[in-house]
Amino acid sequence: MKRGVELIRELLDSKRTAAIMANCSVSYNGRAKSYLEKGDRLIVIKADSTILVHQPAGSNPINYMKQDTQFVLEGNVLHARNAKEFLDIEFHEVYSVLARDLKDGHELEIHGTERQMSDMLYSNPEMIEKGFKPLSREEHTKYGFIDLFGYDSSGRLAVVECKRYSATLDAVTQLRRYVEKIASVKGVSAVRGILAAPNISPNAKKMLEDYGYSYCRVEPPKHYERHKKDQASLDNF
Amino acid sequence: MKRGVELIRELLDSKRTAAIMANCSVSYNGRAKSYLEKGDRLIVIKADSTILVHQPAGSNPINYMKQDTQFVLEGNVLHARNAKEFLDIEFHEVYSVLARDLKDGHELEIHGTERQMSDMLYSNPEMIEKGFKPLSREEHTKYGFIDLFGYDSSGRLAVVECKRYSATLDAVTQLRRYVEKIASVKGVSAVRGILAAPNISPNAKKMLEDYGYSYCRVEPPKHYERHKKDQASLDNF
DNA sequence: GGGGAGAGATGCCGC
DNA sequence: GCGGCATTTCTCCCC
Repeated sequence: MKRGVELIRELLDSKRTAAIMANCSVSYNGRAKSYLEKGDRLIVIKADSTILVHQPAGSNPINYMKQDTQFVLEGNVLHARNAKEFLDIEFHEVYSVLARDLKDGHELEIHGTERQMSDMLYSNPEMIEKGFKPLSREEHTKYGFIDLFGYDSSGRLAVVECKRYSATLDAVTQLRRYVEKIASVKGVSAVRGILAAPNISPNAKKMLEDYGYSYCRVEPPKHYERHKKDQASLDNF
Repeated sequence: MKRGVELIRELLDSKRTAAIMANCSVSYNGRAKSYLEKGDRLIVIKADSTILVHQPAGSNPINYMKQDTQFVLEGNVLHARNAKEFLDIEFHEVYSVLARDLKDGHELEIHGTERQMSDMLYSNPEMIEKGFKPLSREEHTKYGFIDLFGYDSSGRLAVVECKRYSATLDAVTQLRRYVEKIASVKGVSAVRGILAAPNISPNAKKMLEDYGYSYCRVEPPKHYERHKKDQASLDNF
């Protein structure tokens, strides 16, 4: 036990990424307050002083503190603190400690986001409706910011809200806010609302129709080229 | 290298929680699509087949798959798949592998949630307004569900929406939906809207006033007894 | 299983 | 710094 805690003390001073398996109890006080009874967990401490407590099941850490955390090891207890939060881990048994200086200079490339979806619609307005003429993207207003807006084939102003997954009630109220804002700012009463998403919930559909808005089925874009290349290289194995 | 990949093969068959430090590249295809170039990472594989890829900085995993994932190790590449998603990790060098059967039977106790906030207001309605009479909590409607509703001191129906942190534009539109729904269902035109939160953004405040709704400053409840007890026991060190 | 909404949400970008 | 909003959001609750 003494040895295990000493290993933790050593890694806290080094700028390394560490994985600790230990039996511990955890208490947190900050934005909320929580307590976790004694059990086996995996604790990750990163070079940027991020700390994560993982149980043996589940994808999310059960407790955590983000970067800019100060650590103090007092007896068997590791105190992690930042400006407004406190996390205390009491170690009952330390099973193993793994630490290494990890080097990583790359960021994730990601495709299929809502932003890319509005880009796609801006470049391919016929996906919304035949004759649709986009005016602008990412328009900022006091009541929120608008994904896409423009004129439909009959020359009516239209606000388009994109969702990369199923559209919910919130998406409809969001759209409504934008439509009303545009109507008020432009002094036009008949502004159209269009919700573009691969799917829409029944209640959201009903609410959309109640307001006289339209639904437009659109899949978010994905770029498969990279994956194809990967697959080719993987085939070599 | 061969040895490192073999260690990974062994742990995949065991029901253990593992931490792997390795140089690898990662590609994902599923709800979105992503690629991560070669670099050092910490990979966590849990007994429930959750897999997480962590970079040496940042609190969130850069890639992940949740439980019910199937693993196939093919040469240097670990393929993780579930019904709709694919995650491939190509190992360039495996630095270390740590695996253990972790036992944990406890769940997190948490305090200070929005639910506990509406409980508090239901039990202490004077925190909303003098003479407020709560009628029900967590009322389900087609347009969403209402935190709390009741009568104010003058007998007018009122919908209360709670937020544990700062109230945003979304909170106001949510409240508006509920007020309009209650007004329509009960056939009453003058339903009040009350937003209860420790804070409110200026734009949300303005929108709230535009609709004639009220803001009520309330702090979410926290229970400090447990922490005090912990502190007492920690003082023994 | 899907819909609706909270979360210690987190993270990003813009003002 | 706050505000507004997307997220491979995740999670829970309830139909």
